[in-house]
Amino acid sequence: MSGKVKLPFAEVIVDIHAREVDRPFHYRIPEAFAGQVHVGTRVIVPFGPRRLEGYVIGFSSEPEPDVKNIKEILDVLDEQPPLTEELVKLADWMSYRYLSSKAASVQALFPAGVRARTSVRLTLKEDVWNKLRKSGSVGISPKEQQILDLLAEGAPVYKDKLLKDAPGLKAPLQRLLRLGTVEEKHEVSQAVQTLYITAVSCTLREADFQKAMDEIPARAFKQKEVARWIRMHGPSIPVRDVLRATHTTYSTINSLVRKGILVLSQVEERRNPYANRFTGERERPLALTGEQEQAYRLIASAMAAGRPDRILLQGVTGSGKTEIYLQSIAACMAQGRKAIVLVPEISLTPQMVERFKRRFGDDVAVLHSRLSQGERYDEWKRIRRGTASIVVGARSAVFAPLENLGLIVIDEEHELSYKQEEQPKYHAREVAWQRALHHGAVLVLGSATPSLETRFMIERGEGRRILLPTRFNKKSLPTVRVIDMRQELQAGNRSMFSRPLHHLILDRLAKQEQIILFLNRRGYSSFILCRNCGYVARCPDCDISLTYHKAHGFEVLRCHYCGHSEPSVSQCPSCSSPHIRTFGTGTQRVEEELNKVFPAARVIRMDVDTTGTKGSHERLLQQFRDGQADILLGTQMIAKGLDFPRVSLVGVITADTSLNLPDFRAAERTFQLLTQVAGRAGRHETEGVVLVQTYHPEHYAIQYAVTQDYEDFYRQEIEIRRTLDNPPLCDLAVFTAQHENRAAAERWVRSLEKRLRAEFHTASVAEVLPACPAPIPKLQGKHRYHLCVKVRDFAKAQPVLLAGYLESSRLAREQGGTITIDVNAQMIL
DNA sequence: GGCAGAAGATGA
DNA sequence: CATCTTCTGCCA
Ligand SMILES: [Zn+2]
Ligand SMILES: [Zn+2]
Repeated sequence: MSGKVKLPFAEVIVDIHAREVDRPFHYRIPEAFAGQVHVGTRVIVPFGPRRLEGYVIGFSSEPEPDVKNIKEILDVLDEQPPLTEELVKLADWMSYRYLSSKAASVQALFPAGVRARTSVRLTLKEDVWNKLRKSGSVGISPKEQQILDLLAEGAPVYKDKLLKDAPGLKAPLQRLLRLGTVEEKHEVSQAVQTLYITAVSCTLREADFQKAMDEIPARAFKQKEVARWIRMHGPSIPVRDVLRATHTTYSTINSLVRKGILVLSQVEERRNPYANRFTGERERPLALTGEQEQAYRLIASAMAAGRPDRILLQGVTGSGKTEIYLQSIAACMAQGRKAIVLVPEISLTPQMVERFKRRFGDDVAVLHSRLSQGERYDEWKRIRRGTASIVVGARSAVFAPLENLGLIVIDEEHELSYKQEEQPKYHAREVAWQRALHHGAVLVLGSATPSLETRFMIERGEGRRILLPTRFNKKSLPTVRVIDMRQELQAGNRSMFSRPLHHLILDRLAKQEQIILFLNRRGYSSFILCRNCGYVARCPDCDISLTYHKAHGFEVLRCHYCGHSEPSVSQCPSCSSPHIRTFGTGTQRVEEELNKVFPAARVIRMDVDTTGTKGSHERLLQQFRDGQADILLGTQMIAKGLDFPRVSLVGVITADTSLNLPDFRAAERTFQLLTQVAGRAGRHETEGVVLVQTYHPEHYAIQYAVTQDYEDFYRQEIEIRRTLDNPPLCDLAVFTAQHENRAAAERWVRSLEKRLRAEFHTASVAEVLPACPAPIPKLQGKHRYHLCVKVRDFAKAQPVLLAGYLESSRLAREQGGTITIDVNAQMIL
């Protein structure tokens, strides 16, 4: 459906995230808006008794046959359609791939705050009311009188709010509306608005201007000066700038306006988060090393070819990836095309932004959550209008409304944060590739520890890989020591700090060097571990660690992929030791222990509790950097970001939490974490030591992380994924049912399981795993059940999954519960 | 998702 | 019967 040929009916998706209305509705395009309605235009449409925001996704010559009484589009919201046809198509693809509603998919394309809210304001029709009152022909009930009195006060009254506060007023209000004494006014508002400021301009012809100047008395020399300055500096200048530049006051401007020399107008103001920064000369490209040059050439030639392509840039932090990105962007711009750079939210620091701004100045638009909504909106508009041709941002920047895209870079592509946790549950990597396919663009994926998905894509020959040298020289690799915690116990040490770690902490404290201690985010579920031999109960079918549950006095171990369960044990099945029990420590406990064992040490703790407020994350890191503490204790979040030159010891309190996450990605996560930690320690002159404490030192994820051998790790891990048929060899779709009533939630997933099983009789399309309780079996009073489906042929399975999903979510909604679906969930909770 | 209108539920 | 509550269908 072309946006050019305008047919009389528009197909509109209304902004309601419900399956029942998740289809286009047809509206007539009134004459007044002819030429203003395109694919991607936001409109206001009547929908039943209310008005809603909607998105135009297409046109048709005729309305749907069985629809009488077709309504008209009431308003067009933006001057330029906010979305391109490509983005509308992309939303459609997301709905297909992630089984999200069309409304949710389209809404995800907009920056936060760009969403029209409609409301109904009630006003008093005084003339009708007065007439009615005088005639005395109709009685007014006390409740009706109450409404009239409220409206007479004059403060704005909104229908939904009034009825929410006092539902009893519904019938009286309806009567008043019928009588005509109260009127409804539909209003449209939006959280973020375009900012306008007052500007002046002088549009007089030269002769008239000279004449006007001559008429100004000599003592009003300031007026003359200001008028001349404005005339010289441009057609329309914000008053604020005039006042600052000419050191004058508003009254001077006013006089000139009164004389007809200047005209005031409202102009759009850009809320620029980086105003007055990076304004100097643009930085020149740095010299490339041989490897960088090779990488750059490959990317540039791929872009020149103009076909969609994928390139994995594999190299550790500090191997010069950013410079390759920068020069690739320059090559992209030289082609007249545009670029997107995605960076994990946590790495999107001012320093990172600066690198791009210094090189490309205002051609760079930045999109991330720390900007105000207004700033983000204005950056987004610059992108849409084509004033900015490079976008740097976090996950959602993948939707930047650029046309003629030539390059998309995803830095740290293995990061979890590229998967959106809310609907639509998209993965930025997949979306980026979808856009690259459309534009014939190049997708560059950068990482030291590529995701199995990306590395496997390379193995299948669907992209190319460039290996950057590990580091400048092997020597600066930090010493990584793995501490066997089983031996600690055997030697009588029951503390959470092994003897070597204890010893090194004391040593660094004495030398006044800094220490970082990592603790994995505490598992949301617990597992049992033998302190003597390291045994962890695993599912015989899925090989993931079994989750410990205690209910009604029974202790069971359960696999939440397939539902396998077995009784818990109090004696190790492997070594018969009684030291087998649940495992898991929080940062708070480690902090207490640190205070007890090293009372002199100053500790900064960083976890969700201490970094809840805005900016606290950066503040704590800065404090540590300034030397206000000896030990930084935190979760994975401190693995990235700032550099700490004075850190000479990094300790991983326990690698086992990560290793035994009840998730088939546990080994991958552990390998990534440990590699990152090792990278953290070895960057500076101070020789870094990394200590990794674990009950499972022989595990391949730990061993290969110590030797920094990604390739060996990949080969072993992909074999396991292949054997167990896990992603990336299939797509894993996870349904989650939630309800206060446990039986109801279980019933839905069971019937969905049955239905899907019947449809997927051949395992070549999909394999349905048994429905079972989720790893978090109860959350906020709701019981949770899971159903996992291993999808081998997505195209064939999609319609079946969708139909099953729609049916069961309808059922769930009827009974006051919910069912969600997550395709390739990154964390299965 | 949310609104109107219908169909029950409660109390005098 | 008035009023409050829950249910059901539908939106172009
Ligand atoms: Zn044991
Ligand atoms: Zn299992």
